[in-house]
Amino acid sequence: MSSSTKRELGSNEEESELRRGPWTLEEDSLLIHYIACHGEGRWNMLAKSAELKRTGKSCRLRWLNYLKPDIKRGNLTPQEQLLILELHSKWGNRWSKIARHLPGRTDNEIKNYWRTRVQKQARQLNIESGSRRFIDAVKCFWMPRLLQKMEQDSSLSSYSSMTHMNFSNSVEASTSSMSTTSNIPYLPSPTPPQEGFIDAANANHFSIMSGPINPSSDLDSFKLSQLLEISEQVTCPPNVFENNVYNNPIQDNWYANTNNYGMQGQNMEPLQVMESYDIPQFDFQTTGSDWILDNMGDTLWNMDAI
DNA sequence: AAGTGCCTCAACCGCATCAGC
DNA sequence: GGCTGATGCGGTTGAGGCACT
Repeated sequence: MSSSTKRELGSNEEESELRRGPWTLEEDSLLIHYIACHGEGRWNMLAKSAELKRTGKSCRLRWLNYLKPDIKRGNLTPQEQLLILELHSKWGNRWSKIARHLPGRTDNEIKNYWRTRVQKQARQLNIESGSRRFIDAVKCFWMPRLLQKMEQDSSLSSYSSMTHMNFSNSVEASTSSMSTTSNIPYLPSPTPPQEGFIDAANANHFSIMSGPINPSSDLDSFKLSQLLEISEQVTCPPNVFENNVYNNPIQDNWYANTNNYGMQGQNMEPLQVMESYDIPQFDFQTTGSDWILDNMGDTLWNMDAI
């Protein structure tokens, strides 16, 4: 045991009194009440003063991850998921740093999301999460589909016309500088594409948030235009969209296997052929988007399932 | 209904850093 | 400079819930 751990635990006598495991309602209310009266910080002292048989660290964690009033509960929105993907591609496993850009979300929550959802997808694709190939897949497939879902949601809900106009404008602005003509696969859409709908061009051309979102803003009404306009660009490598996969029999094999990629933990054989490639040669032009629509539309990249 | 396996997420652990003495 | 306490961070664990058989 490290010296710091010994310090944290204190004497055996104290250690034996310490509670572990799930917090009870009584403990929660004690902590809430104490912080309401005295404020947060000085966690070890707080734990003693509030007569909580918990370590200061445990109190701090409980407060920051669960009890704090501005904690948002519930599933991550597509906007939040997109932000996480973008920020993680930028910063890696800097969970607390990423969390600072998602008001009301905790580093623990984001870390859990990444491990249980994103890394699971990587495993199912037989891609090492964090690898170049995985990052490319995230940027070129996952993000576009999140953007698409965001737009679908916004068009289905009573999104303000002003917000939608901003989004349309930003799409025009962002697409004007693009050269690719690839077709990003659409999710099966209940409604036909409309003006400003995510298209191939802007799916292939992302922006990354460069600064924190205004904490006072509500991410649920987060403007899509902000996401598309701000900061540095992430552009998919040309070969991701432009190579003709059908020239390659090994890739044929890989695509033939994509039917195995279920969204929810379906078992699948490891795809040995993929290991010979640094980056999957995704193709949208020559084969259309049929394969990805067939294989991912209702499975892997269906954000509803995420 | 019971058993089993999988998934999620709250909580814990170990370590690093910083400030005060 | 070394010690100690407080805090923060990222990785890991395991209880509980859920789906499936």
